[in-house]
Amino acid sequence: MNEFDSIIGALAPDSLLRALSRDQLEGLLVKSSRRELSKGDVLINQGDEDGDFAVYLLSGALKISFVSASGREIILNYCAPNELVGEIALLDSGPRTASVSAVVQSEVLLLPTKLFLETVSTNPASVVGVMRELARRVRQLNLVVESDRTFSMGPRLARALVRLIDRNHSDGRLVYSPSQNDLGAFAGLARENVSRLLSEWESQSIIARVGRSLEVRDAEYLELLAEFGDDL
Amino acid sequence: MNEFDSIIGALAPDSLLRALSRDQLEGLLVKSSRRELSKGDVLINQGDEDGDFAVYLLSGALKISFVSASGREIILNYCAPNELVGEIALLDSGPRTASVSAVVQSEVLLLPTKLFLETVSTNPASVVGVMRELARRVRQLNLVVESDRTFSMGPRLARALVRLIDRNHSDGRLVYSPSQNDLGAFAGLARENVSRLLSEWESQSIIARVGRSLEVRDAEYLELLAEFGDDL
DNA sequence: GCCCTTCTGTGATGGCCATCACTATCGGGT
DNA sequence: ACCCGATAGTGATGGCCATCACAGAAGGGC
Repeated sequence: MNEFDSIIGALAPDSLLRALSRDQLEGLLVKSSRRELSKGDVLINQGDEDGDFAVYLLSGALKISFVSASGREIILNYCAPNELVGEIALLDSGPRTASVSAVVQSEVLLLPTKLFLETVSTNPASVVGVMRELARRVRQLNLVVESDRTFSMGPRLARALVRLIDRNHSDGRLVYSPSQNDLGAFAGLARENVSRLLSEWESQSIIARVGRSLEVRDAEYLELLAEFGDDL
Repeated sequence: MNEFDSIIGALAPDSLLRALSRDQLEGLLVKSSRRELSKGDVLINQGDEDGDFAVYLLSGALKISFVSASGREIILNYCAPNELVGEIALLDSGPRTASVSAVVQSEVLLLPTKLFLETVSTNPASVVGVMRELARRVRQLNLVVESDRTFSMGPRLARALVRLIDRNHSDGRLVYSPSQNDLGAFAGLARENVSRLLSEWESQSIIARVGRSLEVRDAEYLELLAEFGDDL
């Protein structure tokens, strides 16, 4: 029993890191650092030149966002535990193109770029895992472009909510309940309209509000809206 | 001298495939097929279940596009020679999410999924190359989301044109001159407005038209527009 | 050369949604 | 308990741009 057992034991069965051998994993962990984040802590700032680590989320939730040339925030994704983040900058040594911050108390591993790439690239099984993850992200972004271009507000917000549904529970709770502001930055619409839509959906019992957080009551409806857009 | 020498010799110096060893490359090529495409030929159809090959573009130009739920075409990218295409479906065995077609006469290699993945994943150098390529694509899509959400027509079209500038020549020719319809589907605006903007830019000598194809005369202006949007 | 399809130019119209301008409410820190 | 910043509700306004409706031009296949 060594000091990494608790980390390794806590890795999800489908974790990307699980594809590594025990030795590789320990070799990586010994050079990595573990870090606690409080709500709101910023881990990576858009523009940082320190692309020398990737982030593996152990627990909590992260927000990936950037500020566009026009000054508006765009939220690209919310991350759940066992996801890898920030590996884009690993690959082309430019400045970070997005910021990463904790939206709830979180625990992360900071993996050193070079070692991580070396370890992964010499392990065929984990290579495919990482590539799969990147591919998933490309697909997701394709969907965002689709909805931004061709959907009206309702379906766009529906997609955002569906993406936030916590698949670990069957009630409609979200992995994280963002403010209307953040929901807008995630779905691509103005905060005021988020407010209007949520009110409308609440009155139709499609969603509910418990305290300040949302719950999806009629996921099926939102999923239809998210899939087919306005011509539902 | 064997039958693959002509292909291998023609690979660009920075080609992804160059990272493979001679043996690996030949092993891959012997299982691959080469194909000629005429303008308009469709290589992959959105929805196809045959995710069993990736495409490597030897010469010509390809268009990657899909049709949104609302029926409108969205063009994700135009590919230049030595690019890898269609590897997303390799990684998560679902149906193809986009179509690929030739916009000019083209030559492609069809690489069998399984062998390609095996070959690449056992070659650390090429792994990094492929991952880098995926990362580039994620970055590109982030930029598309940014411009779709926060830029007006002008800057959006400017970005599309800048992406089409042929970097192999210093005059402002494009790698491929799409119709206004396609430009619209690429930049995310209506064909009519593409027409209006191009006319305006032509009168300002920012672009020029030779026959049916465009040339960028003031790339710097378009790049500024593309970078800073309306508040230029 | 001639049709017919595809592409292009340009005005008019209207709808969607961002923005502005408030007020109201919440929450958490000391 | 109190304040203050962050969050949320809601109407009014206007601008951007998609859409519609044509007409004209170009191209290419036989």
